[in-house]
Amino acid sequence: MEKSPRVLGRPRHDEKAKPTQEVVLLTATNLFIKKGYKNVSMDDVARACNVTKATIYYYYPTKGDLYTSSLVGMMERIRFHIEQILNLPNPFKERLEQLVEVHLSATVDIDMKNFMREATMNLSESQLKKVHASETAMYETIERSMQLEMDRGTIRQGNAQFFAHTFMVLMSVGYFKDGEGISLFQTSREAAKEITDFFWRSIEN
Amino acid sequence: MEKSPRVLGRPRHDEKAKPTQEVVLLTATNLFIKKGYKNVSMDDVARACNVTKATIYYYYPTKGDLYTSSLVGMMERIRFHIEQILNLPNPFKERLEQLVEVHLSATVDIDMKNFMREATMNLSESQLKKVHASETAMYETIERSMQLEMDRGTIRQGNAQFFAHTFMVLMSVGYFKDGEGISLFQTSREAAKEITDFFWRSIEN
Amino acid sequence: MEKSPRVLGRPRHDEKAKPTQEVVLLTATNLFIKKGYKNVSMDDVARACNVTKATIYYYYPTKGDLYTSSLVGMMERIRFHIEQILNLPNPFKERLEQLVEVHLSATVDIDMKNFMREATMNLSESQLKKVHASETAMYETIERSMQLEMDRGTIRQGNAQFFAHTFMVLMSVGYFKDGEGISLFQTSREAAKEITDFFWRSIEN
Amino acid sequence: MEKSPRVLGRPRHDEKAKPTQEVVLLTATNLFIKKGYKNVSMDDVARACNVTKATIYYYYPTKGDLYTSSLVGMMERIRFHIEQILNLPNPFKERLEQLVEVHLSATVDIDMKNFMREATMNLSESQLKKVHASETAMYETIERSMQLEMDRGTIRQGNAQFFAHTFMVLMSVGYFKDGEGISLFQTSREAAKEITDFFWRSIEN
DNA sequence: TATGAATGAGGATTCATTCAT
DNA sequence: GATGAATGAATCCTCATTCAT
Repeated sequence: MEKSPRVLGRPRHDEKAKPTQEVVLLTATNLFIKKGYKNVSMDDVARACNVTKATIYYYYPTKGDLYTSSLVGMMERIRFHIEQILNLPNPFKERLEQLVEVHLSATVDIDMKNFMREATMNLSESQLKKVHASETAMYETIERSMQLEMDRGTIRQGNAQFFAHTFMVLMSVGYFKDGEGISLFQTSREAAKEITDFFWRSIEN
Repeated sequence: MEKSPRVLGRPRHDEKAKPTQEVVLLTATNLFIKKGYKNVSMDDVARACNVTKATIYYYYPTKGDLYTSSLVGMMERIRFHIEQILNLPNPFKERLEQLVEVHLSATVDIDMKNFMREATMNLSESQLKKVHASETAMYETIERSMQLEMDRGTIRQGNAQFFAHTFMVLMSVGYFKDGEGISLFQTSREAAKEITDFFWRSIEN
Repeated sequence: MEKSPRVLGRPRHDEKAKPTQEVVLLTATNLFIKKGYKNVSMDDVARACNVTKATIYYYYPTKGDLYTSSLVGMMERIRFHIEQILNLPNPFKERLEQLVEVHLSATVDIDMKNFMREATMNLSESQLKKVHASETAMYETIERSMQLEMDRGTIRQGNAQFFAHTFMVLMSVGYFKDGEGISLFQTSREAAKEITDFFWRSIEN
Repeated sequence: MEKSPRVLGRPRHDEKAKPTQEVVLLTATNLFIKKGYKNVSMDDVARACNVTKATIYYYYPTKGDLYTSSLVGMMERIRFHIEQILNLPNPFKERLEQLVEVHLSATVDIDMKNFMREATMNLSESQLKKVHASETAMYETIERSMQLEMDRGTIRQGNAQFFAHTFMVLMSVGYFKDGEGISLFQTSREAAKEITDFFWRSIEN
């Protein structure tokens, strides 16, 4: 039996079907983002995944672990995204603007403060530690860029960590909707422009 | 775990005691701020007030109503506070700084975005409407000041509503704590200074 | 101070206003008829009467007592009604028909079996006894008429009590509505005719 | 009051034991018949089944659903029973009598009007629809027989649906008990005879 | 790998009733 | 007479978790 480059015969299940564990994690992440930790039950996740609760427990021993994995995964993806954009060769201001726009375009309000709050409230020490690590890593990615640009003299001297945080919260202004569901901006394009401009005024040299 | 031997019926009126309804509201507000809507049970509130759950339901027909009243009350107090400070005769920047400092000193992280999210997720249409009204009123108080200072030429022209929102989210940076519980600033005095400075750079003329 | 036949001055409240106790009883009766014992709370009654719960308890020491009074009152009124109609000089069949029609016209389904069941399930011994007494009195009124007409030879010999009961349950057929809310008869006039005719075939001589 | 030391998780499968879902339904049905919807709590059902409330909710998502299933099941069984008896080759009157007797012998007072009332009062639209469907099916089974016998000339022409309903309510007379718990008849045998005789006089040709 | 069946601990809400005023 | 304020016991339902298969 030589090894053929493609398995012979029809694969048992859908070749393209993502492994269950991944499906669960992605589905859960979306639910958590949309509704928050306490408003998502393991039953909800199971239903949304078309598997049983027990299956979820097979992969994630507690709801807290699932949440932890969701947050960590999400933050890692965001961090990766941020890194990619910030490593582009464009001028710094342009990169920031792009960052904001990409972020705001991602349908839902990804509010770090929120996630961290729910984490603090509901996770165990060890779970929380993992989440915090990811959070820190995420912020540090921005910080490094800020520091770099400071060193380059593109932006004024200042506390890079503080800058990273202000940048992140300013982004969240783009998500605001009033009682009638009306945003402060017409498009995320415009939002990105305004927000970056606002931020830039504070950090430019 | 001692059970207080409370009796049925209307208790003899204690002159100096605060009316129960108020006690309930205040206690609930604190709990909600500290732990969030879903992490506070009516039992928790009752216990913290040293009354029975039924007593709470006597004043607030549902948990959602209690939350609504808490939020509305809180926002109204904040709005009043903001108004008072912004109406002082000091230079605008000073008033803003004062505002930030007072806010940050208020024990806990009062994060509007958080409250609004929990509200959206858990309240009924009509309850949500009330909350939104208070929120709007709060922001408008700041907006009016911003607009006034624009007209006076103290700050640059711009979208006053946007400014109000950026101001509020920037404040929340003062609350940030990392995994070790370490804040970005040593004191709220310093936080206020840095945050206001940052904000001011963006809006000064 | 001679006693004047009419009190001088304006009576304190609305002269015509029914005494509270009566209002409570009538209101409660209607609610109980419409929704049944367990589906009517003392709060419901209070609200419907525009008084407080405590007021109701002032007149009726328990919900069971209120229900008892309601049932007894209702049955007494029905008994009185029945007696009046059965004492008319018309032919017996006509009187029966009239009875059915009047009963069916009274808006709601007054189903004795139902009331008695709820009574059995929810009242105390002594309360139940009162209700049973009224029920018996009610049936006996019909029985007496039946017996009289048997003696007169208008209807065939038989168990008068049995006849009274069959008569009552046959009436309830007039109330039947199917899933679409459609009755077996177009009008209560027609219902009365059909039901009486059916009954009469069984008891005529 | 001994708490059975039941364990978490799936119990080892007992071959001969009836499936839990069925046990729950049967137990609930009995309770509902005996005490009515509102007088049976989910706790009662759970206790009677020796399972936990959660188990019941595992099979029946709401109390209303459990009631619906109970009623539907019951009516279906009755309908089946009725059909069997009415399809026997005996003369129609005999079959009716047998029907009454069998029915009256079935321990408890199964009063359709009662169940339907509680259903109307407590079930959701969709639940109620199911119940109504079963009810209609049940009555239609009797109707068909009535119609058949009309066509055969065994009984007089008339509204078969009306006949079906009068038949059912007349049966309920057999259940009547006065304040002392005394029935109108000595035996269900006798009750069946009297009731059928009464009914027959009205419908015979 | 995955599931079906079950649990225990809450959690929101209702309700009859009480009692000082 | 009537009420406002409070209670305790239920009641319906949810949910994270467990475990034999």
